[in-house]
Amino acid sequence: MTTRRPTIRDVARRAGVSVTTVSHTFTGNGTVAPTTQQRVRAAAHDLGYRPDVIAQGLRRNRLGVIALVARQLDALRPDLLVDVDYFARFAGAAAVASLAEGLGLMLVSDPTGPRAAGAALASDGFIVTEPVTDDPLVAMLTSAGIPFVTVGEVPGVPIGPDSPPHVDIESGRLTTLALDHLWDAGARRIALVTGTDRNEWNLRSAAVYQRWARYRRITPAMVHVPEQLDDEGGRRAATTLLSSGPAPDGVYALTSNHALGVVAVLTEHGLRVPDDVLVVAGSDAESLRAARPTISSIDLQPDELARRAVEALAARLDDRPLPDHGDQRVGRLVVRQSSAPGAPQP
Amino acid sequence: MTTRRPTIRDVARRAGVSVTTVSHTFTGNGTVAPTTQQRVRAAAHDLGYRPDVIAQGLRRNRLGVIALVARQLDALRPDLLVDVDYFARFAGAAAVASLAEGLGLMLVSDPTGPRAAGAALASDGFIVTEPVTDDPLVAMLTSAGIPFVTVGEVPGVPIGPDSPPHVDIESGRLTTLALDHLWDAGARRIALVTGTDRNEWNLRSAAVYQRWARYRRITPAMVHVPEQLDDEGGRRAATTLLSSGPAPDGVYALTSNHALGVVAVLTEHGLRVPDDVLVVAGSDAESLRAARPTISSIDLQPDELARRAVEALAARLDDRPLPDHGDQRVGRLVVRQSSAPGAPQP
DNA sequence: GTGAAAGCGCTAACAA
DNA sequence: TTGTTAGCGCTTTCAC
Repeated sequence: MTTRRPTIRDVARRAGVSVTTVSHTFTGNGTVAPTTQQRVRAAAHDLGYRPDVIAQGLRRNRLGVIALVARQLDALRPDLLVDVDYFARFAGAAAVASLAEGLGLMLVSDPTGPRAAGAALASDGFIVTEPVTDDPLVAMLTSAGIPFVTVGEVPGVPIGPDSPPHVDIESGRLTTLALDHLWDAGARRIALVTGTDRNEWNLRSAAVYQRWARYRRITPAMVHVPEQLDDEGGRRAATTLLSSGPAPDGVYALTSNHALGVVAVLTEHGLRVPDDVLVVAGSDAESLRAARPTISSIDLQPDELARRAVEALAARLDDRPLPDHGDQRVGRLVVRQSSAPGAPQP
Repeated sequence: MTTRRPTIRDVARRAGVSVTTVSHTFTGNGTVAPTTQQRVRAAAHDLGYRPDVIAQGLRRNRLGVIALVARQLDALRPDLLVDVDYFARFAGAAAVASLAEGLGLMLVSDPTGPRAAGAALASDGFIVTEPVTDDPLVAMLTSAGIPFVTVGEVPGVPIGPDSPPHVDIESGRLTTLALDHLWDAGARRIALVTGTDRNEWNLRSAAVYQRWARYRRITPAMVHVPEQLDDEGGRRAATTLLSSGPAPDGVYALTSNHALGVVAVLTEHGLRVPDDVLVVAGSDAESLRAARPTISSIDLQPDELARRAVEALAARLDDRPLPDHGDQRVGRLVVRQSSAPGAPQP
């Protein structure tokens, strides 16, 4: 009993009006007498009519869907999803923000990849998280003239009037914030653990760290481990640090799971956190709150980043000016036990 | 310089063929001579032609997009996203699985809600996580004849040949698994902490618990707290339990954050976990691994659930028979320190 | 093996 | 205020 779903024409016929009138009453365009509207709505209701979003999309050349390109999905190993908290908070907030803009949110992996779903291209615009150096997706979107917004700058592209619009993740300020915090808490041999993806977060943090180390006159110690290794990556990084020089008394690890691994290895080597070594993670997660000691972090506030990204993209789609966040800073330091040596331990 | 994007007609003209031929070479329908195909593809490449997914969607009456209705999004407070790990793993895996089926995955909140984005209805089908008693969305989808799959049964709907197709979350087996585990580890005053959403997980667990308690001849102690309260909910639950009878020596808390709150309060009251009280969480999360003691859990394996849901929905969309998972069980017990009294503590 | 033509359901000139 | 009509870009009979 699969009866064809009613079209605008069925409604028009039943209401005794033209399709234009039906269209107008639903889109709000043109002018339709209130009484006519009533009749149309009644007819639509009787028939169970819902405008066909796809047909509208074809006609308006706009579907009302934006795509979120999450690089984490490209691993195609969901059980290895890196930084679940960041991903979940970002995706969740993006979905909610899209909703508020009347847009749907599609979750896609890199559409330039081999397994791209054709439907990905149906989106009106793209949000690209963590663009990397020479990002092929950014190149594709640019050349195809498809609107997009990146979260974080595209590394290697000088900021200019026509560099891709992006949401500022403030990696420079936040790196300094974390390092200064470690310094102020007394650390003097501060090491940095980054991931290996060539995105702004990793690259800028490393650069700022180098500069900061020179300024503070400390010897930089830096280790890069793949994000996907999770705790194990942190363990390796810590092992490397311990075996290749004087033990650090402060570690800034950009990924939350790396930080967990670092703390584990430090502890196993008899170093107490925070008494002997201070640790800060560069990304917040529930697991950092649950760990003992609890681990300090930079909370990137993915919710806010996502909101801004969606708003910026929606504005672009409507040719509205981009919202200006002025000096509304995003990202903050969350001090927990791992970097507060004086504080009472439970 | 916004030059109109090339259409199938442009390609046809440039290749000196009809639009039919172009369509055929791209869809694989009909038969096109290899040499002609070459010419068509060359022309398409030169022009930078990509088939318009929306136009295809209109024509085929199928967009290639499915929607994931995550109830967690309905709170519209992404910072309060409950069970981030479950959400992230499910959404991530669903996106990946969709990709493998050539489908896009749209993240939407309940489209029957007031703020529904019209685009949500563009989807070919729906995955509804955690349907609740008298679910309005299920009702809407059913009456509209839109294909959907639920994750977990719709409570209150007797299983029958035409009850909505669902992915089995095995709440009955898993509840028994957790309770038996606590029992085997020596607990005799085992309490249950559930959420308040009226979904299968909460309802079935409670029912099975009651039955199990009768069978084991123990006095049931059950507390229900809203999922959204997170740790605080767990704290309240534990406080209630401690103040309303003999202290439990085993707690099964369905939500990971509730479990964390429970452990915190128990500890504050001088009860040692696992020595005095065993604790198991009904949902796995990174934070449970990071906590001290580490907390045992039922890992629902959202990745697998998501994969099955997507496959089932895709099969339905193609009128293929539903995949049968036989006795391939999903969901498992992860034993950690909180329920292993003998094990060495770090 | 290839092409002409009729729509899919809707919107937006334009006409009345 | 309402109606007629020409498409949006594509797929798909059905001829040739």
